[in-house]
Amino acid sequence: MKKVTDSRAIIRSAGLKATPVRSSVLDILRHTKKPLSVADVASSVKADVASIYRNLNILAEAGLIERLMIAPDRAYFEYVHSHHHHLVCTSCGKIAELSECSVGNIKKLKVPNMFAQVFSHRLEFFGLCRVCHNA
Amino acid sequence: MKKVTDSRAIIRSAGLKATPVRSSVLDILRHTKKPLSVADVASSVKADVASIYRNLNILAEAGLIERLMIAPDRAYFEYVHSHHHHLVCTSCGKIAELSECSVGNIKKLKVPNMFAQVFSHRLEFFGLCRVCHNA
DNA sequence: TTAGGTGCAAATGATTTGCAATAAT
DNA sequence: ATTATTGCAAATCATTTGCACCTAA
Repeated sequence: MKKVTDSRAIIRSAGLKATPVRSSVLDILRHTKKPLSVADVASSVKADVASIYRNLNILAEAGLIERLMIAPDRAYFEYVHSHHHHLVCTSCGKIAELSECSVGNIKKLKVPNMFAQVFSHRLEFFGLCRVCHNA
Repeated sequence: MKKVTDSRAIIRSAGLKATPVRSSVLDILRHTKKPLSVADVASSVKADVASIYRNLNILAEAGLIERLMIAPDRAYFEYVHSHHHHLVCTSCGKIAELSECSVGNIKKLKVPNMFAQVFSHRLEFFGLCRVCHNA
């Protein structure tokens, strides 16, 4: 199952060097299309963890992946493929993707005077998965 | 400016002991009504930082305050006074409170099968404040 | 009294950084 | 050739924990 576009090409299009670690990191995230913790990525990308961190930050900076703040103690990253939100189990951390975005038109937002622009939003729902609910 | 209801009473109503550190922590958050980092709280509450952390967790557990995940590297807590969301400056971290909640009726949400219930959501907007925008 | 809280110091765990060697363009 | 990346180890930083002492109810 080869991707239509190679991760290396995507990386170069972003003006970055296509190194093996960086390509692998983007590959995993592109194939999974789910939020992965750094440990998740590291378990798939046999490479120095420091290097994985560096690449995750660079890829996020470039806008190819997004850093989520859904867990209080660790970072999650996800390949940017479509605008959507998540439903997180507060007990076990399981994450489900929600296809629809229920946030109304961002232009209707009453932006406080102290702000000049708003360019994104993050919406996360919290609840309990069936497993934790029956435990 | 005395609060209508004392923090100590609120704490006791939640079935917790009203200790000085705990009361002070809740006081600061109640008076500020803004998201504060642990360092912010600590600078106002002269007490052992470990104790402050313990109390923030206990108060959040009791539902009196809420732990926000708006910064990737540190926790922010806010007194639970009304349902609202935030607008965060991605450059300097400045936070503005948004009075309205633009999230549609949570009951319309298509909950994935693997989940049993959804009880909350968190919505954060990101942008640039005027100061950072003009820098 | 007694369960629970506090301070202090040490431990933990995620993330970052300095540096010399190595690879991408 | 140049400039960025990698691996390794050490450093950082936020947060947690063990323990002896103290306090709210």
